[in-house]
Amino acid sequence: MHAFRTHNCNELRDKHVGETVRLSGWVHRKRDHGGLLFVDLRDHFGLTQCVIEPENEHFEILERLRVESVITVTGKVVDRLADAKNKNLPTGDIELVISEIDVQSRAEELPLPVFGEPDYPEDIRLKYRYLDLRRQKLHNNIILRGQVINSIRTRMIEQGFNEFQTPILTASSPEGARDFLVPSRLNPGKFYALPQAPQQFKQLLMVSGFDKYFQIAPCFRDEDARADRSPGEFYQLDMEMSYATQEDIFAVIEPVMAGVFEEFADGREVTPAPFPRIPYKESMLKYGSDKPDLRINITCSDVSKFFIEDGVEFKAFQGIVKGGGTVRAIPAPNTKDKPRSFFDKMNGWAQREMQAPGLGYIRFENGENGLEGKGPIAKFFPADVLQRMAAHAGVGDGDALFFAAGKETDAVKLTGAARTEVGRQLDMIDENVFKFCWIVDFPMFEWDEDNKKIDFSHNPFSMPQSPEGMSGLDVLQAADTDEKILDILAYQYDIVCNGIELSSGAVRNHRPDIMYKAFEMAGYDQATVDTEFAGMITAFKYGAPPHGGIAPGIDRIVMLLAGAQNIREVIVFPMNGRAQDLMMNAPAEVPSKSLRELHLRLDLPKEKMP
RNA sequence: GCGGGUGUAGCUCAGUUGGUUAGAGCGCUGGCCUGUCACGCCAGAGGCCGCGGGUUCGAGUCCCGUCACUCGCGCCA
Repeated sequence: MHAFRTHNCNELRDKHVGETVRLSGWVHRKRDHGGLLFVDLRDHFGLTQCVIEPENEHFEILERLRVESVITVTGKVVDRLADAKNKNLPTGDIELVISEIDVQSRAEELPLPVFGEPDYPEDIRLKYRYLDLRRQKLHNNIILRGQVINSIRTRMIEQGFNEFQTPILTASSPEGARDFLVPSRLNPGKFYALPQAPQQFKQLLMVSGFDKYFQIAPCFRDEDARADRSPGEFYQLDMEMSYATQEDIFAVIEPVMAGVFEEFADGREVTPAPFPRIPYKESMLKYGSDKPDLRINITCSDVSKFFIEDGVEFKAFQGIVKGGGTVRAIPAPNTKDKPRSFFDKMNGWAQREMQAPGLGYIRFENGENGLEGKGPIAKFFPADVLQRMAAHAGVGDGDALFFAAGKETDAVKLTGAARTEVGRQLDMIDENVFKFCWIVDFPMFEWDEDNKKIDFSHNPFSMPQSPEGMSGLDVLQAADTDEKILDILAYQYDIVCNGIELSSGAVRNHRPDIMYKAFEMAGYDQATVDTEFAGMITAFKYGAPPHGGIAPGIDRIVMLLAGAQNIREVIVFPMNGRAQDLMMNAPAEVPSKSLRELHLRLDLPKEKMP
């Protein structure tokens, strides 16, 4: 007989009755009747009830043993009496009568229970992650993650993509997020950077003629955490293909995404491919965001013009509009029966959470003279303006409008957040739906307010959009004012699902002349491009195929499929919000010898006085 | 760096208007129990009420500061 087990804990059935078997696992739960002791034995596969009688010489050992100890039991499988069967357990028809016990590992009292699934403090869960991972929900999430990656890999290979591994120790990339740096012992004063993404490598693989690349790629960015953003590291389905237009890339990735989501949706509805395409500008206007949650059936609009009409006396917003600002309207449908406190709470939310001046609102109801406005600011509007504004915003009897006003960027941000908040408050979000869309036509450049200059808006590797018969270079050269430059669109796109940005991608700029021109427009001279992107720009001078790609975030995909509210729920060993691994104690101080070898000396901030 | 929330037993939580010795469930320790499957019953141990300061005759409760966790903003090609 095998030293540890003949079966797993989810295997024994009626047909095994009479057999002598051996099981190993954790003591999940004990029920001690004094004259009879039940033990639920648990392993990765499931639970089996074992029973021992006091006559057995091992009875007392088991009676004293704490839950989560690991034991090996040997005994006979017996049929349970009819009224003692447990229909909730796959192995519930039988039980194992213990004759022999081997205690493999005694457990001390646990810092957090494994049995049950309530919420525990995250720091304890993270410190004792291996205990948390024994719990069913987290355990299943991690298994799901493996299955999703396997499915993605199969789907990519079926479409002719080849999998590659690219370097982890590489060069810093000047654009984008903060790098993680690794000092070089052999090259004093020089540092590797961990890749923020294998961006340049995958493009170089296209130049190398591999045609179709993919990788489940680790990416490293030294940025602060969010609920859907793990600090430090995450994984992408990184892909790139040669001779591909934007539509070709969509046609490859849509069936992968739709396919994976359908495979693991478990009854939830998935947007069928092709996904709706929403231009960036339209998305910002209608949803106040470039990652709209389309489960919320609310469309916002610009109502600035109504606030400066004759007869409108609402000075606060008037001033904003006349000063170049914007007013956006967020409909709150069917709020006729909502108490005033609902509107006050929304206003409080905007002030507290968004640090906004507030959210004005008007409620609309049918009266004697048609649609009438109610609420604190309605009286500042002539009736016909209100009616036209309601029509413009798409609201009617029983609906309300919230207003987000301010500088356009601020108003848009508040609009997006308010739209989501209204959706939440009005219970408009269906948790059993995955709503996908593409956001397309991102601007190539944006105005960098901090440095008062034009900069790349997304990434510097994208091809500017050009009409038939013109090249990207023609388009760049034709833009001779800041306004025209900011109007240039790129072949850049994001996939969004339920308000979460799953990925962004682009058709790349593979031509050195267009590359130099684009960087020049963002204020970088040719020499900068030649040093910062040395490998890639040189490579493009020796024959580069047109190419493009995308990189959906694995962690976020699994998070959505697992129904998790937090990305740490789908990562085996995550760090906390301050980028610390509480289980492994990372980051940690190092011996001064290690620092000397690396030619490093610490210059730490002064500790705060208590 | 900034803003919101939370912090009471190993864990989940209650704790009234500031007023006696801070409670419950789970877990833990001991005892009882032969059909449980969240087993049950009895008893017990376990508290720097995150930390520091203040107000007060008196603070878990009010005020100020601070720390930790978390959500968001900044940041995230």
